[in-house]
Amino acid sequence: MEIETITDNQKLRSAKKIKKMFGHVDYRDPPEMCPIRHIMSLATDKWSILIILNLGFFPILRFNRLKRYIYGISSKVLSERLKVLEMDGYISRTMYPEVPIRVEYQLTEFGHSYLQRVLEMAEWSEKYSGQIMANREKYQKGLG
Amino acid sequence: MEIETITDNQKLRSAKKIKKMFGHVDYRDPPEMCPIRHIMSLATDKWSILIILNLGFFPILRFNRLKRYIYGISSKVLSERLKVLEMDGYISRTMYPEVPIRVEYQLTEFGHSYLQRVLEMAEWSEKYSGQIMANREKYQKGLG
DNA sequence: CGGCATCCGAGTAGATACTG
DNA sequence: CAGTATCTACTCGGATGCCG
Repeated sequence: MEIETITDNQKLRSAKKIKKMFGHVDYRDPPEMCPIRHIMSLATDKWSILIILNLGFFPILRFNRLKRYIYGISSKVLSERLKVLEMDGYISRTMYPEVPIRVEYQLTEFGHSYLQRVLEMAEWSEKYSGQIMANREKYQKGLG
Repeated sequence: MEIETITDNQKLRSAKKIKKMFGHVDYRDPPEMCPIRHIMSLATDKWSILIILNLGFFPILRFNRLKRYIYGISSKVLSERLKVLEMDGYISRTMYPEVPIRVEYQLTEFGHSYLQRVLEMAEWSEKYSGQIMANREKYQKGLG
């Protein structure tokens, strides 16, 4: 498997980007709250990513369908994650006070923007999943 | 703040990508292990991301420097994460049996490839951190 | 149907101390 | 210096049951 080649130039550019993002942070006197840390930790956990991906595929989803598609998640955790994602503006929640009640979730425009990033990450993961498994096996053998 | 505009066409393309990735998965009879879930959950946690970013900035880092830069992490957790990242091939670990011992960590080529994705995610988070905070405040007010 | 309240267990993180 | 060992504390997730 060929790995995407990163040139030295590209590495330099990456370093510059990182400097731009974190250059102001003094690790000896760290800020109370780092927005980037905070935001990423709230939306990159595995369940949130799966929620985003499912809503990227099905434009509108109700609670229990979402729960079925994201197999393995509990109601509690799903509703927690949905609330956070709604709060931060990734998804919208529309309640129709019918009987039985109907609640629909969908990505906001902001959520669609985030979906692009999640997709890039997911595509990368898929592309190199074989590579990673191979790396892991090699590592295990090196120990044995 | 302007949000990146996602066209309907782009949304369709996203849906297609997702279908390509997960279309084969039957949620009524889910696979034991989903590689994408697995891989993403192992490398998107907040500490791993910070390790990757720091090694993207400082090409070579020793354990204690890394620990200082990633303020807030404990030795235990850092060494655990480093081991996983090494195992999966993101970073390399070189030990020099001097006294005192010296161990150097750096990104592999594979890790540099991953860094690109992490950077995209981090830049997005930074760009929209204000937006997210605003979303959150608005949400809180809606409740009160 | 779409949740929320409660309880409980496992796993994880943190603090501290220690070692080659 | 670069971890490991141990113990504790606590968070998180899962299961269950209930309600509008």
